[in-house]
Amino acid sequence: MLTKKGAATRQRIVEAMAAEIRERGINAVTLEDVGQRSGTGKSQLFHYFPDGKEQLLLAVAQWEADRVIEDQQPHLGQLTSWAAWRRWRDVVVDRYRRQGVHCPLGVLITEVGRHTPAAQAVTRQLLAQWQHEVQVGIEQMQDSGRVSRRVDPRRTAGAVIAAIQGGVTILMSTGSAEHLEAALDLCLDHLRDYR
Amino acid sequence: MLTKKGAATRQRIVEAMAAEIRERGINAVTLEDVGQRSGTGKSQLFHYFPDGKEQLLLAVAQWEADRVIEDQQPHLGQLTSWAAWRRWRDVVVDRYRRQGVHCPLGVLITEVGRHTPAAQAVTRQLLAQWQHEVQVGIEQMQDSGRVSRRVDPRRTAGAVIAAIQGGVTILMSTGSAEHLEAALDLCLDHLRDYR
DNA sequence: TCCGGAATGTACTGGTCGGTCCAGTATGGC
DNA sequence: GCCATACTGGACCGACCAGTACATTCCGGA
Repeated sequence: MLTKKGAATRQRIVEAMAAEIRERGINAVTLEDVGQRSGTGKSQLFHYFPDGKEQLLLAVAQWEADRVIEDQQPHLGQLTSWAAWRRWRDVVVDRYRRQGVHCPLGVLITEVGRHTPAAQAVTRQLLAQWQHEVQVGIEQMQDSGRVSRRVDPRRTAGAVIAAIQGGVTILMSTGSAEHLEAALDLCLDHLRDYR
Repeated sequence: MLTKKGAATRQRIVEAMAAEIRERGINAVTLEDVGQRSGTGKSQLFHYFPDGKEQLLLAVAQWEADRVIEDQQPHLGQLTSWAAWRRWRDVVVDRYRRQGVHCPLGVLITEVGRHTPAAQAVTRQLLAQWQHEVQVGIEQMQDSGRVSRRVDPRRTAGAVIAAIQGGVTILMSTGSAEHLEAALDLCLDHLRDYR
């Protein structure tokens, strides 16, 4: 029902759409563009995504969401020392700075994610998982006595995610990662110093 | 060249477009919708905005940007005591919570603002002004000895703006203001406690 | 080798929407 | 009151694009 070749083509279509959206915005992308970029045509596209653009968009959202988490590993999963937090922070800032305006996370949240309820669910799931990983990191730091017990891990993890999200959104508007760095550093300072 | 009646019609068009965008997203809005809602037609629209949709969009961006700052006044302009910061915080959270998904700021930044370079300039200007107002507030608190001199006012103001921005973006994805509150409160805690 | 389903190419369509045209009406200054 | 100019209505056009139809080619298993 789906040969190896077919699966590869399908994947090429998803990645082509994702790249087009990142580079030119979701509104500007047409199915013809996607066909051209992926070396296919509309007939393949509708062959693999019978419900058309919307279904493809959902696949793109899922693909981008997976990448957001992936890109931060293995650091995000081992936030057990200040050095690890620092490394994670650097990876996040560096990656988003380099990606600049063409940032999967930003595009996902601000463009793809709000398109349909199904895509919204993908972003919600991404945010939840991300926040959870950070929360676990904070709890580990509390267990080893490096972060005050007065910090609410869940709420603070939420604040960290919001800070990154805001920094990235501003990065996409202005091209500068200053806000992202400032916001993330403020969160880490707070974790370190709050008593 | 523009009578009172004409100016009123023009303004009606801008507000109709803004409302439509807030409610249905920028992609879904057609010029016919705007005409219908404003009680006009396309001919008026092109009469007042000869360059069409793009020009209108820019006017909408400017109008929404002005409202973002306006909505926070007079609190934003007088951040001279912790009580004042608290009031400002409450106004921001309450307003955005009520507006939920239909938030001028969110729509401006994530949809309108990235459409064209001109609209980008509007959002940049908004962010700069906003950050500046917060920065002045921090400096005033430093002058009265309520905030540590070790805090960098400009950078911290940037972090605050990013925190709000991220909270709002997440609010638009999930419908919950939790992240906004957590992020903003973390910033204020940090201002209050950092030594 | 043959066959059936999967994979692909091409031409077409139907609807939508930004933008235009032009004719008619209000209005404010003199 | 008159006239220039601002304002308004509505029909129309042309481009663009998601989605369809159908014919053709590829390919793996029996």
